[in-house]
Amino acid sequence: MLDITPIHVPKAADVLAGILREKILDGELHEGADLPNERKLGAQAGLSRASVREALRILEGEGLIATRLGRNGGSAVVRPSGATIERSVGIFIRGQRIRFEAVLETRAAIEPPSARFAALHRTDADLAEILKSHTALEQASAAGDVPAYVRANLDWHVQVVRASHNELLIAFISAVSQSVYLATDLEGFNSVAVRNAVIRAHRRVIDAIEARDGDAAERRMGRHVAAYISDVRQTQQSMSGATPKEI
Amino acid sequence: MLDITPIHVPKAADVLAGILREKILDGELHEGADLPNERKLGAQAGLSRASVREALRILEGEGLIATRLGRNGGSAVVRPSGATIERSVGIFIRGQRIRFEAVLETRAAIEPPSARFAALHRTDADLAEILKSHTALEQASAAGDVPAYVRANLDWHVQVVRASHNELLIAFISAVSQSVYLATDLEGFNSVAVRNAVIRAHRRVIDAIEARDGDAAERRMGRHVAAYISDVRQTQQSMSGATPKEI
DNA sequence: AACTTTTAAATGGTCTGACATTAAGATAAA
DNA sequence: TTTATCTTAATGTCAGACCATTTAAAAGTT
Repeated sequence: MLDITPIHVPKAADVLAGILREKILDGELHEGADLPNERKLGAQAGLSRASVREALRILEGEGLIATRLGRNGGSAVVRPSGATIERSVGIFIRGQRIRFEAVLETRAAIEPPSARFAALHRTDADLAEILKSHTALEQASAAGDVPAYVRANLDWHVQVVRASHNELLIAFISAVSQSVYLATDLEGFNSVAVRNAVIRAHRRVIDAIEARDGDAAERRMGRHVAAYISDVRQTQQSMSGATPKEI
Repeated sequence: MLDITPIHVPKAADVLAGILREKILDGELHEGADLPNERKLGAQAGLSRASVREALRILEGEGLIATRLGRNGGSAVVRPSGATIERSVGIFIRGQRIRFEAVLETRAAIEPPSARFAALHRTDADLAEILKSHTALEQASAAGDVPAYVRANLDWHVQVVRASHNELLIAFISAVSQSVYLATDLEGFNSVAVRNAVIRAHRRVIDAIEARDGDAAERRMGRHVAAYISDVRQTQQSMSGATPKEI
């Protein structure tokens, strides 16, 4: 008796997508390069247009190509952006019903070291962006515009990580912050007292980044996110019996 | 003159995918639920089978459904796993040509806090798994089997984070480690001296996790990954003029 | 010549219908 | 009861047509 493991029959579209993916990631198809149109691609590969389209749709989902309609349309190679990571992380969090605590924990883990890198690697332009976000945060808070405040808060955190010049950390923080943002529009949270405390904490982190003091930046950001978690926890408890936080 | 913003014409498949995605993420379609077959879905939505298939392919790419061939086949809802994140992160790193340094930096940022959580949240079963990975690492090192050693090393780090019981951190570390693993099969790296130092460092981290000492676990893991980075850097420099590390 | 309008071509988007392939169930044979 | 064969329900693939959109080229206008 032949003892062969069950063979996996790959689909035509997967094979084509794999070939094109490698060509793109290896740089053989550089950014901006146009792929042949669907009919030509099908003729070259010996596949139907349907299979070709399926392959292109896979690559599009992976953020490797973008397809335009009309004359001079077609598929062109694009640089995969952090948006793809954000999408998959968002789906993961919602789909797996990740505890909100775990999301906050993750952010608390990543942000302090990111603040350190920001302090070490920042440019003056980075600092200016952070200060701009900070001003927006102060104004939104003073105006009592909570939605704008929450958005500015999210933006500030992303700007800080952006100053680290570590693209991977930026993508992670953006992805996680998105979910935190969607979930912290809690009633009762974001009181005036909390908002003022946040602004003071941000100010201290900014000072450390400005002084290029990595240790202080990491320490202060660590305290800030820890306080944030404890605030959220407290608000949730005070809303006794409130619906458990679904993200 | 009418001043209307350019309208966005969504594709049929995107709309259907969006509807199904929400149903899945909202729990209306629970895990394991079978979707209608492609023809029925098309009839219900008033779309052709081609468009339905495109929508299903999108959801499959997002890790929300799995499609099986044959009788009793069809698409069923699945829990999105970390694999989707790993894939998008891998593509991001390769596609954006992220510096290897940045990848290591990211790992160095995430792992120490993860080790802390592992120390705080671990079960005895978690500890047993970590120890098993440690034993495998020792044996592979003693046998001089470098590929097996590298694999066991990767596995150990993942096991530690797994003990944190934070699914998001697990997914991030898995994704990043994958890339680190692919890139650290360097010639000359992983010498006997380096391997022994790694084993000793792991041992110290394990002791802290066993003692549920979060501070120590974080500190020791931090030292370990920092040493790892400096080792990699040194090896790269000693291989003067070697090809710049493409991941 | 410069500008505007019209036309036509190129390309992706969608539909229809057919056949191929796969895997589970149903049936028949040993 | 076990094994082999047939049937069937589903996806996978193909071929061809037509629609919708965009833009380049052609034609027309000032």
